[in-house]
Order: sequence, then structure tokens, then C-alpha cells
Amino acid sequence: MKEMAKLFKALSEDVRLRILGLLCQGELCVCDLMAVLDLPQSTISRHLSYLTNAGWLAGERRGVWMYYRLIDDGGDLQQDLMAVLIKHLAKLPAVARDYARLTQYLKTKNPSACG
Amino acid sequence: MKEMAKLFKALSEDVRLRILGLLCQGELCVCDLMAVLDLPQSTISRHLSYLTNAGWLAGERRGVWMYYRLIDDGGDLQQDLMAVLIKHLAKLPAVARDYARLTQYLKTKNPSACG
DNA sequence: GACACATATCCGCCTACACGGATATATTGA
DNA sequence: TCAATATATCCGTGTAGGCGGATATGTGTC
Repeated sequence: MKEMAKLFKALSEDVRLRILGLLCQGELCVCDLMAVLDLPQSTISRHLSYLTNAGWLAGERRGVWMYYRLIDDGGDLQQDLMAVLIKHLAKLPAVARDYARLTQYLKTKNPSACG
Repeated sequence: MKEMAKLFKALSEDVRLRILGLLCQGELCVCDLMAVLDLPQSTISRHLSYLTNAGWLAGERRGVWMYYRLIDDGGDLQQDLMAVLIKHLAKLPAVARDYARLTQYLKTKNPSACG
């Protein structure tokens, strides 16, 4: 019960939904998210911790960079919710704008950086 | 976006999940919920307001009593989420206990009361 | 109108957490 | 070891919202 509420609570915030939306496209590191969402590093990092702690993300360190990706082996409930998220997030205008900015960003990004 | 976060936020609290679980069985009035959940009236009423405002419930006055039921004509996202809730809430031990108490309560309840 | 009852709202108190700048930590490379 | 960079955490500030007793409001009955 607490666990279920915790899953939902993690989804109850705009920035976190935008992060999940972006990660539907594949893993990203903190600096990618900072660039695309245009938010301070501490804000991004805090939300990533929250999502990880709630069981939505997994982080992996590669050198100096931390890559985050969606967890695909959660419980039944979580998998059903993930399907709902994938289906509906992309429809949101704010998320569509983020996708566009991500595409643009990946094009111009220095290849020697994290990606 | 805000709307989506709002839907999820309403689901991020134990008491509200228990209320939704009970209402899956059909409409109930505030006094029913007080009896089954064993919580103060102000607490129940506050959560019902929250759920109604978030678009999860509809309330209807019948005489002195307010009956609440799940909304079945929400948007696409909401309907998908409702299906997930119906599927998973009943599995939770806390909700199963509430069902048992509801059954017991309905048996012993004075028929001249709200029901 | 006066009362009884169901429900909604108010109130003070308290915790969670959002924000973002400042600081601490971790890693790599010179 | 030191500097540079990426990330995590700390901090003070502000707001949302949980709690439940007290009070206000709405409704039916006499």
C-alpha cells in the first residue's frame, strides 16, 4: 500500500514526468537533462534521486557521468503504469517540446562529451 | 501536464487509495466510509473533496447523505489508470481487509440509515 | 422555527518536499 | 598531487497538504 502510494507520488510532479518522458527515448546523463530541461543541476539531481528511490529509475556510473534509465523489471503494477506512461506522456505538448529540444541538443552536442 | 500530475497526486496517499478501493465495489456515503475505515469524519470528507477536485469521484446528495462514486467517463489517461487501479487495488492486503469490514458493516447496518 | 443529524469547512500544528545557490564528493587526466 | 569536471548533498526558504477537534452549513422532521 505504502509502496503503491510511493510509486504514484513520484509521478505527481511536472519535472519528474518530463524526465520520465525523456528517458522513454533511452538513457541520458544528468548533463543531458540539464541542457534539455534548462534547470539547475541540483534540481535535476534531486528529482533523479527521488525517482530512483521510488523505484522508477536505475542509475549507472560511467566515468564521471551518471546515466539514468527507466527500470523495466519492476512489479506488475509498475509495469502496467509504465505502459500507461509511455502511451500518454508523448501526447503532452510539454513533453513533445522536450523531445524536440533533445533532438536539437543531440545534434549540436560535442561528441567528446558524455554522450 | 499539470493535469496529469494532479491525477497522480490524488493517488499518492494511503487513505485515498483505500477509499478508491472501496468505491470500486459501488457507491458509498460518508458515514459508510467512516465506519469501514474507522477514521474521523473530517479526515474522510477532506479526502473525498480532494479526490473529487482531482476528477476521480463524483458526489451526489440524496437527502442528508452524500454518495460518492468513481467517475467512469474521464479522459483517456484517467480511464487507463482506473483500469490499473481496479486490477491492482484488490490485491493489496489493506484493501482486502477493508472489503471484509465493508461486508460485515453492510450486514449489521441499520436499514433505516443511509444505505 | 427548533431540533437532530450528515457533511463540509476552519483551525492550529506538523511533516514532506520543491526550489536553487553553495558546498562536498567522486572521477579522470596532467 | 592537483586541477577540472560531473554529480550529489546541504542549506534556508516557502508552500502543499496531512491530521483531527471544533465549528459552520445543509437537510429533513416535528
